[in-house]
Amino acid sequence: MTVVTRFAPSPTGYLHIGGARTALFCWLYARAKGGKFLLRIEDTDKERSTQAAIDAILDGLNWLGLGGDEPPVLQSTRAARHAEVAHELVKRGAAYHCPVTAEELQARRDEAEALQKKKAAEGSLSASDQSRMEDLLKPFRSPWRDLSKPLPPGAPTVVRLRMPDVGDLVVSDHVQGTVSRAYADLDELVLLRSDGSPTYMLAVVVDDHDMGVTHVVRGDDHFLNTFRQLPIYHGMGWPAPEYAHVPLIHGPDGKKLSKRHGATAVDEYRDALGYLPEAMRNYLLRLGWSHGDDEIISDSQAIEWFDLDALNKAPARLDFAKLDSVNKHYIALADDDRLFALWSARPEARKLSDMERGRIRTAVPALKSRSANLVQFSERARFLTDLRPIQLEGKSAALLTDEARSRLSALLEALAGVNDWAESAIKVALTQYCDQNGISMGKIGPVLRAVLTGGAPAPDIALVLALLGRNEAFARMGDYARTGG
RNA sequence: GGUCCCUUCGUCUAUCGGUUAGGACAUCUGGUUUUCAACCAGGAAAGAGGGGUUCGACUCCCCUAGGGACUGCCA
Repeated sequence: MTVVTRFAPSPTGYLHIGGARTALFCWLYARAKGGKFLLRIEDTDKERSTQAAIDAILDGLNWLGLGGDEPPVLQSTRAARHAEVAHELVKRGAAYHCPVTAEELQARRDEAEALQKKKAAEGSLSASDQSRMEDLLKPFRSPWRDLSKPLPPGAPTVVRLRMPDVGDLVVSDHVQGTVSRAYADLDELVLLRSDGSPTYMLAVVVDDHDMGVTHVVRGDDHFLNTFRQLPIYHGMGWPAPEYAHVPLIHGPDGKKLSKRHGATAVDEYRDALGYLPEAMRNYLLRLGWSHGDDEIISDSQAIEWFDLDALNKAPARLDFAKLDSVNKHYIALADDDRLFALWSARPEARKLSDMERGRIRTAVPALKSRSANLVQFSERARFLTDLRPIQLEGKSAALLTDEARSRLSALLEALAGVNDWAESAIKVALTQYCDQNGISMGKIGPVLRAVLTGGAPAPDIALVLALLGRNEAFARMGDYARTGG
């Protein structure tokens, strides 16, 4: 049997980082088993679904390299099929027409809640109220479920799933393990609304079945839904898929990840934070999954090693420091041209002139091993684009004594003799100067660095001179050298 | 309220009854040094609490505490 997994977001917003991880697991499992990874947009809620959200989600998935193997299925286009199945379920006796309205059900819940509040306020309830409340709190069973009662003529009805009263439903989940629940604890849910439209519970099952999904990998907020959906498979005589409910991602404080934690949408990880997709995959993979002591895991290793059963049950917290360190590894590994292209697309890069960008392009090999993300890359590149005269702050300013200014003049002369303006030749010239004057690099390094970079982070001083170019380097030194010396 | 799930260093995790409880990130100390970083050496750091089962529990069972999910004609 070919493994088929699917990622099925509802297009009501952006692609959440937790969803991205779920998608990664689906994708990896399909790849690991030589199966297919499919996408389905659950847009049955017309009020909340937008094309912009669909685009954003697909864009996020593509950035992460998690595109589907087939074009995405739009759930909204399949309503007729969903209804067909609902009616088949009625025919087979697994569901029934029910005239109970949403308002009546809501009234039931309201009454139960009111009694609960009363109990909380007064400490206890009268015997009749207590039993009334317990009754109301029980899973809903419609009076029309056994078909003995005639339907009121002309009243709108929904198609409702018939839930068994006795027995347990057992689910063997790849992540959650074997969990059982009594049928008696399950509501009889609506399958087809009174307007004939399908509900989520029905639609997922029908679509998963029709798409040939063999493994449902989803957030564990859906775990209990499995018990509601399985009876639909049973009712239709369909084989149920295998399940893996993966825990949600939490914020650094251990609470469910929300906007106040900062980045929740994957495009923020790309745009605002400057992470690489391969680093995201590696980091997300390690959040809740492990393979011994391995930390840096390539895509091919991940595909070879990944297994649903090795996923942890407990939710993991996001740790940006760790993400940074993983990302740093992949930045150092990245191809120079690609890295430069990624960086060039950033707003801070677009503001620069061609000449400045050119300087940075040359510096990519030196810069990339020093940056945890593209934001930091920009920061590390700043010394190449700061405008003259370089602002000396704090310690840098204190270094600029009269003696230092004379040194700069002398160095200017010494470096003037360097014909081939490259790191190695510059290094030789600097060393020679130190030798001839009987001083160590410690005498000139800090001063040079100060006037060249203003104290901004920068690589080796000879490399800095080289990257700046002869003219810019001399100009920056000249700004602070003793005049007339 | 009910049902279900979770709990090892600050964080991600290893351990699948017998280990000095290991690794990574972060952190601290020292070294190197022309800044930052990198690098090298070293350190501190964990089984939520309480009961069992067992010759022996992080590991199995129960209880408590804390956290979470579900309880819609939303998905």
